[in-house]
Amino acid sequence: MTITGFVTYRQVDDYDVAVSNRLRPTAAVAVDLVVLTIEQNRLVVLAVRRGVEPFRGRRALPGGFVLDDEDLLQAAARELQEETGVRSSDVHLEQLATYGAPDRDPRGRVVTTAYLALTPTLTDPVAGSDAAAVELLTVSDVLAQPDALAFDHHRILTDGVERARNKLEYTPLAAAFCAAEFTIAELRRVYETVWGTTLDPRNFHRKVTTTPGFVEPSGSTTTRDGGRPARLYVRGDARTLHPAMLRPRG
Amino acid sequence: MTITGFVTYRQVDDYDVAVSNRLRPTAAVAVDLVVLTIEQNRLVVLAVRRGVEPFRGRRALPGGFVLDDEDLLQAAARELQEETGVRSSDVHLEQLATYGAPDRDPRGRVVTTAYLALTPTLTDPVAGSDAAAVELLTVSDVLAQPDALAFDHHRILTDGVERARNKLEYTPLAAAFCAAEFTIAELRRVYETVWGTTLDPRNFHRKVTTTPGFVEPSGSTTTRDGGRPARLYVRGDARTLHPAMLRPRG
DNA sequence: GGAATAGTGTCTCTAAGACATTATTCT
DNA sequence: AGAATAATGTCTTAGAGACACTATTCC
Repeated sequence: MTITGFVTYRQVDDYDVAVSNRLRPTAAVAVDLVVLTIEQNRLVVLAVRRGVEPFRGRRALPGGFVLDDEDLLQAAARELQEETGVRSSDVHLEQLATYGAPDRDPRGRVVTTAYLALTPTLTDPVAGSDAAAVELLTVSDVLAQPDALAFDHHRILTDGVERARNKLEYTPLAAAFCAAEFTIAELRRVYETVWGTTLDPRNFHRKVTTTPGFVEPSGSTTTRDGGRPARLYVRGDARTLHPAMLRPRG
Repeated sequence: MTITGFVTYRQVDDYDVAVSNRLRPTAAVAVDLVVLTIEQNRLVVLAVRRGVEPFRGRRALPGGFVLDDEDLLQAAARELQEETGVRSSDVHLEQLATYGAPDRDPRGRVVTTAYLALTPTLTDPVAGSDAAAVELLTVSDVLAQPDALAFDHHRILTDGVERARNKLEYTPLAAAFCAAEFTIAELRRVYETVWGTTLDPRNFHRKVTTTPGFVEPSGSTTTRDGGRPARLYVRGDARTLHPAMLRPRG
């Protein structure tokens, strides 16, 4: 067999292709979800209890196998809806990374693409499916226990949280954790919760309201947080922030 | 069949697992490489000519199937070495994204994880393997022709270039395009080439030399660019820039 | 009035933008 | 000397940090 002109796909040899014109599947393809939300000023992640081996009884990120006619994002959106009842139109959903170590699943080769979902506080977590098995765990607790989650899900969660923290700096994505209408102080508490810092209210207010497209006033106000009525805002149309929201260092 | 307690992996049913304790493979797993470098003040991408169907004769990103005992990054590093002769220790190599549309390869389901590689100007592109099939293409030319590349490689390249452009803002990664020792002006031309802008030499010099860990003086100088000898620098140990290098907008 | 929360004024300080100037090599 | 390139000086300006202050509700 010559390899000349056979650069792109080395492992499959000419014979395979010539005879069947199909490729031999070698892995199962899955999606896993890092669903982050904020609950009582804590960053929490959605987890399920595994009912089968391997890792039976252990917590894991929700996920599942990709169907034959599905794209990866579709599969992630479907799993998200099945696990949480949240429609993907109401959340921010983006691809995070793909994990494919040969031994990451003892049942055989599974390549999983993780998606990061950021959602407002879930009113009724998990209307659908297996409600009893779904939990919201405080992220800092889970990260402190490397074996709390099945498979390589601790690493996936670590990567997801880091992505979320970074994205708050240069995108208006913090608003994805808020309801459709929110106050500046609520938005600030998102930053403070995800970053684990405190931010100066005056400077934050100035930054948010003067950055074009970050938020738009909705016209109404609320007193749900007590005190003086706060103006309500909705998400703006900007996709990135220039300059970025600076995260306190040191 | 009950789905209670069977949350994580829905598609495989209990029977499959019980009988074989293995998962049924459903896809072939590949890696593709977006290898970017700079050649004569142009951002160029490494491409190969396909020698087999589908897309025989079309250009494509280099890549190949993941071996049974390989992790994804390993496979990417191996393919990189095979296609370019570059050892992965000499380049920046990071996971870009994964593409898994059901029909992206007519031979069957192929899920491919793309990696982004940034390398200094290749002295002898492709010492190994199939040198005749390897080309360096100007990125702007390729991006202007949506059908120049096979499969969904135009999208992958688009995503890779965008990632590279963004990373120059908040990381010291521009130095990955330079040789081990480089001048400030050479580094500036990397930014100008990748971003397609011009930068003020004074302000750039100040930014680079005052940001801790961005670059370190090597002690020597060069006149390879003519004129007054320029000080040479090596990469520093910073992994992010604070504040970011601002990309001119508008 | 007092507590609680929202929102503003404003001075300081850091760093980026603009652009002029000096320095060191080569032919 | 003149061209080419590297490096620096410095004034202006945008925006972040610090923190005091006022505003509007509830009880």
